[in-house]
Parts: sequence; C-alpha cells; structure tokens
Amino acid sequence: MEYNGLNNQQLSAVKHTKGAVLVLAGAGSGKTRVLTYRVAKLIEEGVGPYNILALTFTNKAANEMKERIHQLVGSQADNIWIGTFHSVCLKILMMNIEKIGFKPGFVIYDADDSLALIKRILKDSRYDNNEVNPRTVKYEISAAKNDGYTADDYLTQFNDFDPDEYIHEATAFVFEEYERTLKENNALDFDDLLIKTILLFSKDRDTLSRYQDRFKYILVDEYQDTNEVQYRLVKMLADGHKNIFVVGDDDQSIYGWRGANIENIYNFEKDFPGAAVYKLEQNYRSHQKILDLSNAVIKNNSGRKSKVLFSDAAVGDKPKLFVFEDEYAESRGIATLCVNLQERGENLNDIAVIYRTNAQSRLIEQALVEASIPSKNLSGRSFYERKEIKDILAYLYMMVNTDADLYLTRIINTPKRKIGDTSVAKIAAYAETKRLSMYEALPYAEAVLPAAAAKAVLDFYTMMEDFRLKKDSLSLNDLMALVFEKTGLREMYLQAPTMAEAQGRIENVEELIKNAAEREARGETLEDFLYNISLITDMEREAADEAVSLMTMHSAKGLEYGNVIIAGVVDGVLPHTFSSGTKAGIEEERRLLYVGITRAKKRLMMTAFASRATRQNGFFQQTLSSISSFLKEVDESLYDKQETHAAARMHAEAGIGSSASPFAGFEKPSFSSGANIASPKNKVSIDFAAGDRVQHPKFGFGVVKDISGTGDQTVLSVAFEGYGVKKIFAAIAPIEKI
DNA sequence: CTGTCGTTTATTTTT
DNA sequence: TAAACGACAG
Repeated sequence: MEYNGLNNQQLSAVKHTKGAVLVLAGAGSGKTRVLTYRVAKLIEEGVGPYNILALTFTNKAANEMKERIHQLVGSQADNIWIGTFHSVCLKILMMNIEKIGFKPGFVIYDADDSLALIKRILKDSRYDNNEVNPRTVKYEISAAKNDGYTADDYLTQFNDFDPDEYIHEATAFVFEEYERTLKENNALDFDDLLIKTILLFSKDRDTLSRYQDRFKYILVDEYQDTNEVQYRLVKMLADGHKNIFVVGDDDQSIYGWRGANIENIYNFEKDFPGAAVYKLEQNYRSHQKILDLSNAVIKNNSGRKSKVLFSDAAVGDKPKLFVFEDEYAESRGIATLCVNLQERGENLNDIAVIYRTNAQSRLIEQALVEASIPSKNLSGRSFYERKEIKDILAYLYMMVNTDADLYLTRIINTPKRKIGDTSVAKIAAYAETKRLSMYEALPYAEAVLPAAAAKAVLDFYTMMEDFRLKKDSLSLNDLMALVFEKTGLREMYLQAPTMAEAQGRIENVEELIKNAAEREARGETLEDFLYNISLITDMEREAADEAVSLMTMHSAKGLEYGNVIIAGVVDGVLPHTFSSGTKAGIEEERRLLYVGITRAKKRLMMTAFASRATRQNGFFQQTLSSISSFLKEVDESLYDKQETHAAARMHAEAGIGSSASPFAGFEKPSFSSGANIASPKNKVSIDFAAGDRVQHPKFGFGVVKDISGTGDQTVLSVAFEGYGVKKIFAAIAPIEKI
C-alpha cells in the first residue's frame, strides 16, 4: 500500500497495529486519514474486515470513513462494522433484545418523544405544577443514565441530596415512571441503546464473549467526547483482544454538558496499560497566522495534553476583529463582509458564519436577506425532527409495534378527528386497568366513551387495522402514500397558514416516501426502514444552491471553510453567561472559540459589538458588552482590530475597550433599511394584498404571493423577478406598491 | 372538542 | 422580542 503523503507521526500511528494506541490529533491534522489508513493497513496485514469495529459519534463521520476506506481497499470495506455508537448498539440489540426482556419490534423514542413522555408523566403526577421544568427533569434523567445510574440508583442517591431540592424529588419519581413506561411501550430512548447493550453484555456473558471475540480490532473516533457509558462499552469490548486505537483532541472537547468526560482521554494510558501515544501537530488546513491565534487562545486552558499546531502553508491574512455598535450593526457588518468576499471572487459555499447560540442567527439571516446574500442554516431543525415527518412515521411505527402508546397518543387525533384529551385519557385509564396497550384497548371504546366519541375511535381503529393488514402486501411507497392520503394528513398540511408552508410540508413527506421507495428497492422492509432512519438526524439532500453557511460552533466541529466569520465574540455570549460559573465551564467555552478559529483555512474574521439588548427582570435593556476575555488575554498583535466610531465611543465612555484604536477605514455597512428592526416605531400603513405588484430597490419588480402576521409584524412573501420568493417585513422593507 | 388569548420562558444538542 | 404553552370560553 502507498503511504504517500503521511507524515512521520501519522505513519507511526498507522503502523502501530497491536495493543492500545492513543492518537492526539490536533484540529486539521489529518485524523480521518490516520484512521482510514490504519484500517487499510490492518486489512493488508490479513485481518478480516469482519473483525474490525470502528465507532464514531456522527453518521457523517461514519459515512466519510466508510467511503475513504472503500477507496483504499475496495469492497472489503463493506464487511467492516463502521457506525455510530448508537447504530452499532442498535444492530446488536436487534439480534439480542429478547435476552433483556424487550420484544422484537421495539421502537426508539427520540429526544422529543422522551420529553413528551416526561411531560405526560409530570402532568399525571403530584408534580403537576409550574415548579418542575420537564426539560430539567429530562436533562437530569439523561445525565444520570449516561453516568451509568438506574432509576433505583437515583432514588438511593436521592437521600444524599439536599431534601429541599424539590427537582430531585420530582426527578426520582419521574425517572422510575419513565423507565417503566418505556418498557411497557416496548421502547428504548437514545441513551438506552448504549445502556441496554451494556446490560445485555453483563447479563449474558456468552453474548459478550462472542462480540469480544469477533471485534479483534476496535477504533474510536473523537474519543474526547465519550461519556461514562460509552467508555464502559469500549472497555468491555476491547477487553477481549485489547487492540484498541482511539483518536481524539482534548482541546476540542465541547460536549461536557452532555456527559462527555474529558478525563477518559486523560486516563487512557492508565486504563490501557502500555498504551502508545502519538501526537499529530502538523495542521494541513489553516495558515500559520490563524494557528498562532488558536494556539494562544487554547494555551490558557489548564491540564491539557499540550499540543502546538504548526503549518507549512503560505502565510495569509492576519485574523481580524471588527467591533460594531450593537448587534444590528454587527449583523449588517457580517452581511457586508460576505458581499466583500463575494466581490473578491469567493464562492458563497466557502463562507461560514458561526456563532455561540442559535438566537444569534435571526438578525444575521435578516441582514443577509437584506443584502441579497443567500444563506442556509445548518443547525436548523433537522429533517427527521419535523412535525410532518414525525406524524407519518408515528403511523408507521404503530403498525410495527402496537405497544408504543406515545405514538398512539400522537396520532389518534392528528389530524383532528374529534377524539379529544378526555377521550384519550379514558382510553388510557381503561388500558391501564385491563393491562392492555392503548391500541389494544381501542376496540372497547364503547365501554368507556359516549357514542359519538366511541364511533370516532372505532373508525380510527378500523383504519389502522386496515393499514396493518395491507402493510406486508403493499410496496412501501404505496403504503406510505395510502397512509398520507387516508389519514387526512395531506389535507391537514394543506391547511397550513401559508401556501409556502403547506407546500414545504407536503414536499418533505413526499421526499421521505421517495427515500423509502429507494430503500425498499435495495431490499429493506418496513421494519428495516424504520430502524435505519431512527438514528439518522438528517437526510442527504441534493446540494443546495450557492449560499453562505450559518451554524453554531458545536455544529461547526469537523468542518472547514476558506472564510470563517465568528459572530458575537463578546463576554456573555462567548463565554456564555450560563457557563461562566465554573472553571470547567469557562474552559469548555474557550475550546468552543478554539474550534471556531480552527475551522478557517484562508480568512478568519471575528465580530463583536459594544452594546446589546439584554433581558433584566423581564425588561429589555441596552447593556454594554466588552470583547471576549478569550481575546483580551492573548497578545493583541495576533489579530487586527477595527472598531466603528460609535462602538469606540461607547467603549471609551464606559471605560472598557482596550487601547481605543481609531476607526481604521473600515467600510461602514450601509443598508436601505438601516432601521432598527426590533422596534419599528414608524407606523407604516400596511395595505398589501396578494397579487399586488411592488418595487424594491435591490430586488426590482415583484408580486405579493402571500401575507402573514398583522400590524408591524406583517410579513409579505414576494416573488421577485430573478430573485425568487423573498419573505420581507412590510413595515420596514423599502418596498412600494406600483 | 377546538380556537383564542394571555402567560411564560428563553445555551450548546454528535444519537 | 417571539414562540410556545396552557387556561378558558364558545
């Protein structure tokens, strides 16, 4: 095999095939390359692809690895187990689930489903008051589960908690109820996929040794993100042959709040005695000036497995920091930067705007629309989380597993078929007393409901039974089309507030059906289809048009762009106030900035603002902001700072803002609606109607297609010649009726 | 049972 | 600010 292009460190890691190996791979240091070559090397040495297990966190990483290994070793790659922790566990559970007391056909409740279940449990309990936030309870339960605790453990531990901590009392109660319901519904949540696999392995030693024996070589990507449960799983499996190869970067550990335990990477050498360690410090992504800044930022974290990134790339521009007056000016400034980059010949696909919180995206998106720069939000709601997708899938799940009460409650009155909450509650109560699933209780509707409601329920039941009868004879495509039509879902989406929304929803469902048909052609059954999509969070969709990418720093991990703009580099946002209470919290925030910086290949731009609207006692107030401490603590020669006059003045008056640098010829962005978008004071008479012809200084002529909202919030969907349909605020957009 | 209106609440989210 | 939720009247 050719190892061209691997540097010495990479090569040593690749060739170290026996025992335990830790590869500390800095950002952009070619870790995927090392992983793929390592697998190819194993196969070259005669290891059966069947004996290799590669674990990742994301589907994307798994697919990328699969593809790249395929390029090296061809079809042998198909027999390697490469997948996310969750998908590998799912595969194992599918073959062994009855050994731990679940039934075949179990369903997986996603995060939204879990939350819905927790809400229902709370509502039916004595904790039905405003004092318990279901999200907090969900977080508590998930954290406990990921630390390896059962509901019983939690209850026992609860005695150690401060008895005043009402939330723990509530959680202890909900936790037990939650686990019991999952079992009754023959359902697992995401966390369970891993936990139940561990349970299976500890209960059934034969199964464990079968897998231990099979997986002679185990590889783990992003090891710094493993939590306690994942760590135990890896340890269990690797205990057979002890060939464990992990790749990670402690400096990119940004999921601590989700249970990721950075100690796992620090303890690797203790956990696996005799482990070899390789450091990859040569960066192939960014030029040295970007790396100098990233190195300086991350240096302030303690306890690191210290790495210093370096690059051979030709030196490029120094990173820039632009300071604006407020968030609105910042957003418009970001749009201007994008325009400038475009004018310089940059492809919009090679520009990313990244930020700490999703809330920041709103203003930025608006400003980009104003500047006619197309954008795509990469951390928006993913395909499979959309309501319309979850609705139709819930119908399909019910056909496979009638125990899934949660899905039954989701669909029984969606679309509306006059089966209200009271009727559903009565059915649930009846099912409970008769020890039936809710679905099984439906035929007895007449026993517990008034005639009209009972009829509605029985009609629903008859329809579902009909689907169940047909599910094996119809093609997946026809079955789903039938469900979509017969249930009235299509009709329901058609009634959406705007045509665009209706169309969007229906298109999404049609895309899902198309995808199902493709999968069926590849041999998947309905059950296979449901399992296979249950862990996918987004669907491969045809490459979008040329557009600037918007995303959070968390979703930016693993990606790279020629031009990166990091927005909101101010204290309070980054580091975020909520995480600033502890040293560990601040250090994780610092890693976020580090991740952001190291995404940039050619140009790195950061933006900040001098003041912003914050909430205080429910009221909004302008508060001064200062540039992120993470930048203030590094040498200011590492980046160029440019401040608008207004921002400099505000900082000077407040006595913050360092070495008040003068306004340095930084082009102040000007936009037609420089209006303060948040408070459209100027009452404009809004009298548009669908069909009106309008004129816009940038977009030219257009026709109003749709109107939503009222008063100042009226939004027009206007089809512009050559620009497509744009959504604009009637009150503030510079448009005229013609 | 359903639509409307006030109330509440607000990080990050690989699966 | 806005979006999502729950109480309440029709």
